[in-house]
Amino acid sequence: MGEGFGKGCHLHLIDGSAFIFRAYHALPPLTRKSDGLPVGAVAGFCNMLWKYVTDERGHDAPTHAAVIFDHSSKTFRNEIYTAYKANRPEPPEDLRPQFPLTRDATRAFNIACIETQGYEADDIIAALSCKARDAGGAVTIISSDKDLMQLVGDGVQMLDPIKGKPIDRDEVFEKFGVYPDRVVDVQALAGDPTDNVPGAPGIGIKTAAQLITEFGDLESLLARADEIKQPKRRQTLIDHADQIRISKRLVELDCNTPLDFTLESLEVRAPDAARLLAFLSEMEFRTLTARVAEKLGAEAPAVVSAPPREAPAAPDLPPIDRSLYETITDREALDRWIQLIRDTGQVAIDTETTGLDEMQADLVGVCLAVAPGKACYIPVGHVAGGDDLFGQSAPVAGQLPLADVLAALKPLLEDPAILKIGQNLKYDWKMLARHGIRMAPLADTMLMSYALNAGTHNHGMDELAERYLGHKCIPIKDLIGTGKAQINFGQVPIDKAAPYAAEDADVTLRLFQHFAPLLPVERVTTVYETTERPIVPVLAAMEMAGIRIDAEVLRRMSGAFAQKMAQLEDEIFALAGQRFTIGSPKQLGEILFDKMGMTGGKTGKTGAFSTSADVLEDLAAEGHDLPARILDWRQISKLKSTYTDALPTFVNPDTGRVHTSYSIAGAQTGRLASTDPNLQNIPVRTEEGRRIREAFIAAEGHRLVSLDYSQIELRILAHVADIPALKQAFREGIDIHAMTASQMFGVPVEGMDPMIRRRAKAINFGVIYGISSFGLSRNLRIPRAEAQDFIDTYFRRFPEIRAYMDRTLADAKADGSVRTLFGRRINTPGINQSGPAAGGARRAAINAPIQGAAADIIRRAMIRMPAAIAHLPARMLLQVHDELVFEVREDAVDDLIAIARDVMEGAADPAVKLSVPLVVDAGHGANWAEAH
DNA sequence: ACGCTCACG
DNA sequence: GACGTACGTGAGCGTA
Repeated sequence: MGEGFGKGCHLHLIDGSAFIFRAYHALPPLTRKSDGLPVGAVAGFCNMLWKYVTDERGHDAPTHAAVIFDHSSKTFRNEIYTAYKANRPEPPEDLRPQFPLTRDATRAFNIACIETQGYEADDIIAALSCKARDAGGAVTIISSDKDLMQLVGDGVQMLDPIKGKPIDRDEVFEKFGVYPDRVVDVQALAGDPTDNVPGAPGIGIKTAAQLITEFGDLESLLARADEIKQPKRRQTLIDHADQIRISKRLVELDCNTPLDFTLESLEVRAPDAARLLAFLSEMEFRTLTARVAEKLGAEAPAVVSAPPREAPAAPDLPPIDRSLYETITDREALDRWIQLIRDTGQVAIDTETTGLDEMQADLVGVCLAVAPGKACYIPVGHVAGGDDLFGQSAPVAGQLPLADVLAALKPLLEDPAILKIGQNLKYDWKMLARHGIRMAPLADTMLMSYALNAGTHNHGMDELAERYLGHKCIPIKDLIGTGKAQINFGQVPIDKAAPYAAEDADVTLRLFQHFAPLLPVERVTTVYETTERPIVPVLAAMEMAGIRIDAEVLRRMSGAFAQKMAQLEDEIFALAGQRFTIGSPKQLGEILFDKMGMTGGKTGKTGAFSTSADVLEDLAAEGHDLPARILDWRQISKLKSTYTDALPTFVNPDTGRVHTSYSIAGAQTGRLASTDPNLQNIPVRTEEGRRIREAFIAAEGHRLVSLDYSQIELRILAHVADIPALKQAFREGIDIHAMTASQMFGVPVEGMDPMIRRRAKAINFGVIYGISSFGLSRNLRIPRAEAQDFIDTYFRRFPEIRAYMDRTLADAKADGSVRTLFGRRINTPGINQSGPAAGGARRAAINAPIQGAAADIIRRAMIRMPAAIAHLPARMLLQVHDELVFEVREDAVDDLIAIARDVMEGAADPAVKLSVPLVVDAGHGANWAEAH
């Protein structure tokens, strides 16, 4: 102990984590105005610190002070007892990005800020208290946490920060029935459900205190447990002696926690006005900034949004060396790796499987990486090279059994203190979920790249490795081949598979280290944390649930379609005067335009005739029969090949349901995309197509419920472009297209001509897409000049839209990106091009913030949905951009609709306060057609 | 592998 | 004055 601390000194220890949670729950969910970053907890935290700093304490003022935080990683207690704090819920999504900011705040107040990896704040507080007390000083712990009460006495006191009331020995006795030196014994017996400390079953604080008082201390009690009179209680203590001792080690605070600083370094310092004000204004806390400025006699800086900061320099990494990877074939090595991961607190993981369909593929191996270059491969499902004559293949010797490996990894993969890093983790999450492992918490490099680079490039691992690590991964084709000769990964020899597989984990870890520091610099942390990362388990659950289809109905429809097509083919060949391949646009074009001499233009690039639907429709309108028949044939052909033929092949034999897969980082705008099969483009617009939806059915005793946002993109436009007429119409629930027509053409909404309304509707949609007279004229089949007149009128009536478009384009040109209301960034690399390509880039830039905000809103709803409906016999099955489909037990339909509607209509809150209401329509039925 | 066409929001 | 165009997706088919 140095001489700077001793008698007469007074150390204040502030429980930072308790401050954060109290601030978070006490305040409404505030966000920073410039970018929507949640800062409510930071604001409360700062107010509490300011109050603390300015409190008049007279002679009792501290000479030394520190704020102590929990470090978000596993602690030594998890080694004693893996389930310690395991039932702690994840912190709320809008709180997570605020943790680092509270550290910044503490430093800005010029108060020492302390956290140590592997230790809880309580241990650091204990060690500091012991040291200060032993040096002869006084200690005040500013917290009301009962776990700290064991420290009270001998010059250490606690202070409840809310009530401002001291907690002394007598208060502790009142709470625990014993004095501080026996509090640990009582806690060990009583356990603590919030921290998952087991204790002795059936024994609470009262009984525990009584036993400890009677026997003196815990060890005496356990040694003489047979003397306890009550038989049940006696047996409990004898049976659970070990569990009680473990509980004691969990609740006992460690006075010997290593401290990498001295007490002297905690000396109270006056706040540095400039630094503190800079922080508060960066957070955009106007009131507090002004208050602090007044008190410190400084000038308050203007509160403006933070300037972009410099990206941190990338550290030099050892190059990728595949010969360093380890192949794990024995238990000792596996245990060594598990320990290594526990020591590190995070691991990159990748699973290797026999196929791309994670609902059916089998596990072949697991790869792990803990540091760049330090990766391993655990083979579990490799089989002998070629199949034998009977198509059988034998497992390769020397692999650990799959069940053993998964049993060993499960506690690690489910440990809330260990971060699992992956590339497209949804795949691995589902793979492991099929073996009963629910991996959490997750970090996904694909999604980090998406938050940073959407619009710039795709986010597959090979591409990311090449761009950001300068490394070319082994192509999978080198191992499994292509085409007919392709084998599955399980048939690849282990010595060839291991370097490939381990490399994936190594690359993933390196990508994580590359992307993680960039998220705050590029100001996409909030998007990543609130709309990307948490959606992974939600989508995984939806995909695994799947949806039931009636394959028999679809097969019957296919048969009917086949008959109809045969009939149409006869008519088409008769009209054409020859047989040809109807599905070939080339042959069809030649027949229509060369042979039969119909008028139609050639298209650009290939110089081929266009035979698209609108061309054929024009020809049909001129009275030609053949194009009309072709259109009929095409429609039926499409329905048959893409839907009624294909969907039954996607029924999973194990579940009897169809499981789509959502790509999270596929679309540029934040939308999801559905593949294998695509369930986001099931027909609905035509009567015949809609019948396909009748084959999507609810399970026995259930209903399908569909909820969809009404006009969400137009509502977002009304809000972001700040168009009073539009906003008012939405608030009053007026038919928005009729209102537009009324404003444009000066006719009343009542008794509106449907044709006029249709035109207004087309213009409303056109605006969202980046309108052009050409596009509108084609859509409405009116002359281009007339379309241009409509557009001019529209912009005159709603001048705010033009202003919004100009603003958006200026931003895109200046930043190379646009942002949604929620901070999602969509890069617009083509925006400064010249020539024809520029038009497309401009329209995409105008559309992206609108489509993207709608995507953000439904993502937010989906992320909140599982918890909101957990108590109902209901599951979320599908997302179709502005629609969510649920499967609900019949008796819970009304409850589900009420709750899901609330979640969806409130999904923008609290990040964005929309100036228009969100409205959700709902329906239900035995099948999707009825529900819609 | 690529373009055309068409299903959806 | 002429380019070319409505925004965002995925799947099946024919053709190279």
